[in-house]
Amino acid sequence: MEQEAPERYDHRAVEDRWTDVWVSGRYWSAPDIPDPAKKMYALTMYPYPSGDMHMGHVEIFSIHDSIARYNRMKGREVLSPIGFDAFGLPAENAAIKRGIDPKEWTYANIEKLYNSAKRLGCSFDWERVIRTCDPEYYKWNQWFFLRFYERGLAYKKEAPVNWCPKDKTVLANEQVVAGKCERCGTPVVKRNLAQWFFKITDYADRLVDDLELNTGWTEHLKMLQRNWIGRSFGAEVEFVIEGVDDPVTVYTTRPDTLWGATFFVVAPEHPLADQIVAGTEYETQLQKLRDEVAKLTEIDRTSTDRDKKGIFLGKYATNPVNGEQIPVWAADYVLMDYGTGAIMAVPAHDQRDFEFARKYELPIRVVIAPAGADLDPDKMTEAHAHDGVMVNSDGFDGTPSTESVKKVTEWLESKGLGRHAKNFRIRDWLISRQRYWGTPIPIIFCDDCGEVAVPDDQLPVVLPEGVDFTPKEGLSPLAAAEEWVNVPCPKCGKPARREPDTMDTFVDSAWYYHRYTDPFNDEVPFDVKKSAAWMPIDQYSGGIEHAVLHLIYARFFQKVLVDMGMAKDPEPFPHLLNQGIITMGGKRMSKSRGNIVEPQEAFELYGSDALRLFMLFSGPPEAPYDWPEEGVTAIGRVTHPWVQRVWRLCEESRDADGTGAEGPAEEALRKQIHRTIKVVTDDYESFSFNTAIARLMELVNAAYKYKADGGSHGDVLRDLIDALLKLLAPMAPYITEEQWTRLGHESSIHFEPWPTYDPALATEEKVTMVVQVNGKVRDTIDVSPDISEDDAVKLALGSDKVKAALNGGEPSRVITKLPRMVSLVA
RNA sequence: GCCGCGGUGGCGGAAGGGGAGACGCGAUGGAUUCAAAAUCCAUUGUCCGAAAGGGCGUGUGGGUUCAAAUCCCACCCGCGGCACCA
Repeated sequence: MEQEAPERYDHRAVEDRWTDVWVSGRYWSAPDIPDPAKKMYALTMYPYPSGDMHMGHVEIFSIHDSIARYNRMKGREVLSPIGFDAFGLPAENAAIKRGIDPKEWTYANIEKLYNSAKRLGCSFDWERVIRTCDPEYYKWNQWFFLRFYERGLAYKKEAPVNWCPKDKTVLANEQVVAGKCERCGTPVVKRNLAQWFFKITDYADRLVDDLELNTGWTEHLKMLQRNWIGRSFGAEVEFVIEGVDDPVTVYTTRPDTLWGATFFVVAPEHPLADQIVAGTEYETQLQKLRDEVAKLTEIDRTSTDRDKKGIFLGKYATNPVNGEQIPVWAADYVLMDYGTGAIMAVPAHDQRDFEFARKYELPIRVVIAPAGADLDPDKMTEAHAHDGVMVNSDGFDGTPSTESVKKVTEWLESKGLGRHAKNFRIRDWLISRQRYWGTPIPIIFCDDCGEVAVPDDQLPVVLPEGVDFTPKEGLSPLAAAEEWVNVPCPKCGKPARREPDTMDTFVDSAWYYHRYTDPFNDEVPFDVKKSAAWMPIDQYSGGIEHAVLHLIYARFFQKVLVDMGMAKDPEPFPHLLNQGIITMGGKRMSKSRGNIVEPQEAFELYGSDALRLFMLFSGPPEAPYDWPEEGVTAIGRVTHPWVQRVWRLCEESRDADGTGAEGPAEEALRKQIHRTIKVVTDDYESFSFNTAIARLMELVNAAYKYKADGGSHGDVLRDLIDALLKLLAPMAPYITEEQWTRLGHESSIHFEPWPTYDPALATEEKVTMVVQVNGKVRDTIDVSPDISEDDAVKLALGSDKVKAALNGGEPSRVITKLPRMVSLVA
């Protein structure tokens, strides 16, 4: 009788069926309070809804969802939520371009992303979805802002801030990359504006120190954050300047070079400079320097190649260690916002000071002599910033640089001239944005009462609709919404005006992971009990591009929450997986470049499982992946045929006869099943999805080979399929669920216990022993895994090939590593 | 300049002191087909050889070791972070 061709895998029908069953059956809903021994909070960074799903989402969702599903099968109670980072500039820009409301655009995109995530088979808890642009969510941004304000962690200050001329808003330092706007690439300029800041600098020490607690972070990421925070240790030293009442403090990492300070420099914008030149001939020169500096972009201002420019301010400072009078200058290479904005200049031992001194013919004095050499200041071509011995430094002469900093600082402290100090590169987090689509800052300005916090019971301050939201020069669009802006003062009732700026969207994402544990609470941001039950996040995943953005802000927020008694864990996500970026032709995928692969196309042509497997099989999760130029059809060559192969294997083997005695072929296959369970489980534990898939391919190949060789034992084949489907289920949820039910099971495979293996069956019966002579492989011999040393050596020496390699002689040395290897030295 | 990561077939990648190249793509050959697609089977680092077999091979040069892609040193190349940060 002719056998009927097996039914082909109709991915669309299977996906529709199971998505509906899973979602309507609330399969992935997590409990409010999990069993502490079993809880697993698996989180992936919520997406920004800038359109439909792109391959970056597919990649990270595939990784994240495989982890979540694997843990469910391991018996854990898994919280795997999803939400939308829905506020932000792109929505506004797109809305302006299309002449529609940002809200409309955002909600439409959320709908698309939401449906695509379901289609991809993501096992998100669909009952906890949050959208940050909902007043029910951003109310709590405002609530946190007010708590920060009460604690002195939110303040408004006029300062030179980064301004993007294209996006017409200020930016946080973290959003300026190489002097350019992170979003649009426009060079930023400094502007003096009154802005709201969060005092992240108060937490800088903890942000560095607690990195150690993040045992599941890569060194690379920790390094990025350390560099960004930029902690340095040194000393503060007081200088007295003529005509200035209070002593002026400078910060230096090299107090041991104090005796070599031959001039003093302040930043051009420094108020001290005004004080020094007030009423003198230098006043106009200072103004000229300032104007020149103000014209520069940040790129130019901080460029090391640029010629340094400065002016003498006509006054002298006293070097506290030797009473020497040194001229005070203003120069553009000293930055207003690092340290104290004023430095002692030691041209012999600092390259920048050296260049400046050469240009303006200022004296250079060597106070650190390199070992066994004398530096001649007149002949030096660059500063000597390295090791040596102190010279020309009064009582400290001869002190080696290994201990000089410590000794001098202690001496300064004892004399009351200075003290130990540390400094940070990180600046306070600028959270004001002059844009419409964000959380309104809950502050009201009253002529009489000044800055007044919006009372909690008046939250949320709802973003007004139907206003003209096009950006204005340095002014939030909300400032023009008269009806919204003009409110009575909460304190005195007189007419007052709302703060028209909105918050940086990174405020939303700094605490969203707590909201997931209690997403619809309208009394508090989240129930501390629920949050404590789920936190910390057991496995977080997302892009490395947030290394010094979201990942720093969220850590800061978490620490404030700890201080407020709302959280217990110093670090919110001690285990973090950063996926590699996907490119094509080495370039980021983008519509304008035309190097894009649309997930929708992959869904249609090959289905979710093939797409997920393609992403997971491409390489390790952290590795970047350059998608083949051919585009979506790559899936049609790689994982789609394999999914079909799995399908056919199941269809053809399900009803196989044969339950009798098992021969060597069946035994070998059983052993491979158990070995596969073992290694694939290890692969899941280490997120090595690519090798897990490779092992499963081997298992499938072995099954086909077994059948091609005439094997047909039903029991073995069904055991193989059983293991294969379970091991594959987290990565390919649809085909495995479908085949699982076709095997006659009524419950979902996704809650089946993870398969276990028999250690006796997982070890091989025969091991190939390698025999080396002088480090070269000369023969391989099949032996039993528990072979004795004597037998192994006897077998090795008995080999003709080994005899030939030894030239008939005896080995002088024998090393064994049984049962894998015998190594002989002639 | 400081800090970090990496360099393995034609390609994506395995292995992370013990048989280099698992798995897959591509390529070649075969089966099936009127033919093709799809599918199944086989071969596939490189050089010499008909084969058996052997030489050489993980960026370069050294070193440690019975044994190095793996550990150490130096260098070359690529990528990333910070950078007039005192």
